Amino acid sequence: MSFPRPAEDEVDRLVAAWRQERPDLDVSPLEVLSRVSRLSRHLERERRAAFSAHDMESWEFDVLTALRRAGKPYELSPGALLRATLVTSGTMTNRIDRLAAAGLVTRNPDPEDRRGVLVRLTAAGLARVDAAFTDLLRRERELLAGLGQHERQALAGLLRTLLVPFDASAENAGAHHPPMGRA
Amino acid sequence: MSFPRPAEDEVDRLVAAWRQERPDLDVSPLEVLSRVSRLSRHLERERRAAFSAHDMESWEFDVLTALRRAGKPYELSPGALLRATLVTSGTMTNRIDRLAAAGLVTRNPDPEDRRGVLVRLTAAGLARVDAAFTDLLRRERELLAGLGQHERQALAGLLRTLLVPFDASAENAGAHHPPMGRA
DNA sequence: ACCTGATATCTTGACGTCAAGATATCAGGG
DNA sequence: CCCTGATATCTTGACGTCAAGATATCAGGT
Repeated sequence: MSFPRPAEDEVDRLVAAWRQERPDLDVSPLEVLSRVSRLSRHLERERRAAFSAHDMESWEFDVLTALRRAGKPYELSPGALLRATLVTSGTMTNRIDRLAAAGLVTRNPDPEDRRGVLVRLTAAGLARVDAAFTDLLRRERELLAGLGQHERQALAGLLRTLLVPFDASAENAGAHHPPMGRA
Repeated sequence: MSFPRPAEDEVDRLVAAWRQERPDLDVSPLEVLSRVSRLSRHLERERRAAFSAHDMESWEFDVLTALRRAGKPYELSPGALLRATLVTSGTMTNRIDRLAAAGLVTRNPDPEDRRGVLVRLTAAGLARVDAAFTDLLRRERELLAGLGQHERQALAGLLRTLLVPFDASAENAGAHHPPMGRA
């Protein structure tokens, strides 16, 4: 009866259950969006596993990479960091405190705005984040091994189409409902 | 110089920054995986917005839909619920407590296993979850409006390819490191 | 009857996040 | 100069989650 067959995932089962219970509803959006949510959870676990080898937590990585990406002198304001990591100001203060205590960043007064602070990556922080990032990329490459080059580009393009409306409206967003940013 | 141009998202900018700072690394995995993570965050916000109209929290919805999907008599064990929602047992106990206090579920002894409990949706819980689910689907449909039928299926298929390895290995997973489940 | 290991749920304590508000500074107008 | 509203960061208290362990029950073997 059944040959190799295209493998099922949990979402196939979940959608089938809904079609049984609510045949009146069109649950097809779940085919895409439920998969995005679930895949994201799996990715978060992979991240944690990759970072534990470097004694690093996910939240530390998120902050340190934002600074690393900024380029020399690897310095950003707390406001820029919270916008880049999608957390609130209270959370970011707490994170900076702990990263500073660990010697991975320093907190310096902004010479041009006395309200402001600039958070700068230390040499130790730079080394840590570069090692972790390299490792993360290696693992992520394996997760994508099931797709060919062409498929990966198609997938990236389709996801971009869904993201553009969000990122466009965040373009002009204020400080407190944080706009966006991730790995 | 520039015509319509294919719109950029934040990930395009993020990847460009990495290529500037670390031209030695292949950061292309981020084109797919960073988009998955970011999109998932946006979806979580949409969920919250959809549910607030029904005085419901995301975590409540996750539990109630698992029961709803199970079909009559809308009854599952706490263990099944934690596997379906990807949280730990302590979290699930807490959630069931609050849902029971709100009158949306009842907790009954399992007649076939005295260690066990069965959580059952009340009539009020059923009505609430059906209303919220209908509303969520409507909103999710809008999020996918940018894609044609054919593109949506392609996207769903590509995501399934990435998910299958995870869901397959979770097939035989134990109880405490929770396996999987979402919306 | 009594072990033994597995299973099912609940309890506890610590932790990270958020929302709201407090404090200090800035820039521009009168 | 001193308002006023905006901006930047920090503080506080409440809340949800997790990890680890406690308790009770089950199924199989002896």
